[in-house]
Amino acid sequence: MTTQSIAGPFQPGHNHKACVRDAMNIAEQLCQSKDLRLTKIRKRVLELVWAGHEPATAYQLLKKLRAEKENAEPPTVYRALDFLVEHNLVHRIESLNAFIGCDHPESEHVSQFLICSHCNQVAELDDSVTINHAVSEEAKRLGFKVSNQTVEIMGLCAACQ
Amino acid sequence: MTTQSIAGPFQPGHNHKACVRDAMNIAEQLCQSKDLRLTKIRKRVLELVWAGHEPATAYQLLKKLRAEKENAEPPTVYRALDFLVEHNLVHRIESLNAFIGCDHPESEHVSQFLICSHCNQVAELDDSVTINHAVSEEAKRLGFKVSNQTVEIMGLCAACQ
DNA sequence: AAAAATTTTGTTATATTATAACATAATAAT
DNA sequence: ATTATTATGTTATAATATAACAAAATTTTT
Repeated sequence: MTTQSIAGPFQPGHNHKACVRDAMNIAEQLCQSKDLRLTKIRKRVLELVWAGHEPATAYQLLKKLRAEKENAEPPTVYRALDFLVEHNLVHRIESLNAFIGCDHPESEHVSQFLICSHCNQVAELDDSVTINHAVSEEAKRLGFKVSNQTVEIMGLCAACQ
Repeated sequence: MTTQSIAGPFQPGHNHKACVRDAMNIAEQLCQSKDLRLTKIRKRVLELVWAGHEPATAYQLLKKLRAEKENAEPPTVYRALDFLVEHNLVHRIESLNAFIGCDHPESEHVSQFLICSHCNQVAELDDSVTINHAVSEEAKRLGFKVSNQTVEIMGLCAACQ
């Protein structure tokens, strides 16, 4: 397993094949260790999500899935996504109604996303310090108990500026 | 114009009538000063959004609007919302596909939202420091140029814990 | 004030995103 | 093997959002 993909897609040397392979390996391991059923459908949907770093909508995934499984219907994809999201294998991008793969589902984490509005790629930040801390502080100050965050940052990645 | 509503809905003494009246006054002023047309429909939709601090969906607003304007259709509401969002009179909550009023549309600002999952009320944070700064720093570190942020924090407000 | 240009609203249709509900099949537990 | 549980198949529909073109209202220009 390589570690080339760790920092996400906004990298000159991004090796996507290795990136996907790693992600799938990690998913298999995680499901095995947690006794989760990564069924054929779920696995295939995960692979389709990982086709790129541009978030995929449910219906884009459905279209691809149908190419190889003619009886696929919306629930087929949504159920798979429900499973994948629940177990952090995939994250939902709220502002896009779309989904991207997570390359570190095994570690509990709070996600932030950088969304490039030019190339449409999304990178997940693994910032358990700066942003996360700021959010907690602000919330605490107001007596608000945080359970969950959506942090989605739109703009231009380095390559697209 | 009172200032009682400044800190949002998670306050014991929240005076909602004053809160709405202030918001509508500010909206009128803003549109006047910027030469924007706060038409009858737009104004009414804004009032309906301000009916509460629970974000309203477009179709909830449509339903209410129809009670008094039978020929209202989805575009009627969506267009009004487009206008209101464009001019910061209303913010869209991405994770809820819903809309809430903004009480300080005149000041350019980046918004963060606290969403109480029990009472469903939403408060807008006016944090141009902590969270905002953290986001900028993280982005800068990665050479990412921020144009826009979605920060939506789910949890329990003080009253609901 | 009339004409032209622009903006807003009316209206119909449809696209996109997502879930409900119930049947069948596959897998796991007893 | 039987039972229970989980996953998938299938049909229908709910919920969210926009396209496209016509008519009306408003603003600008003449």
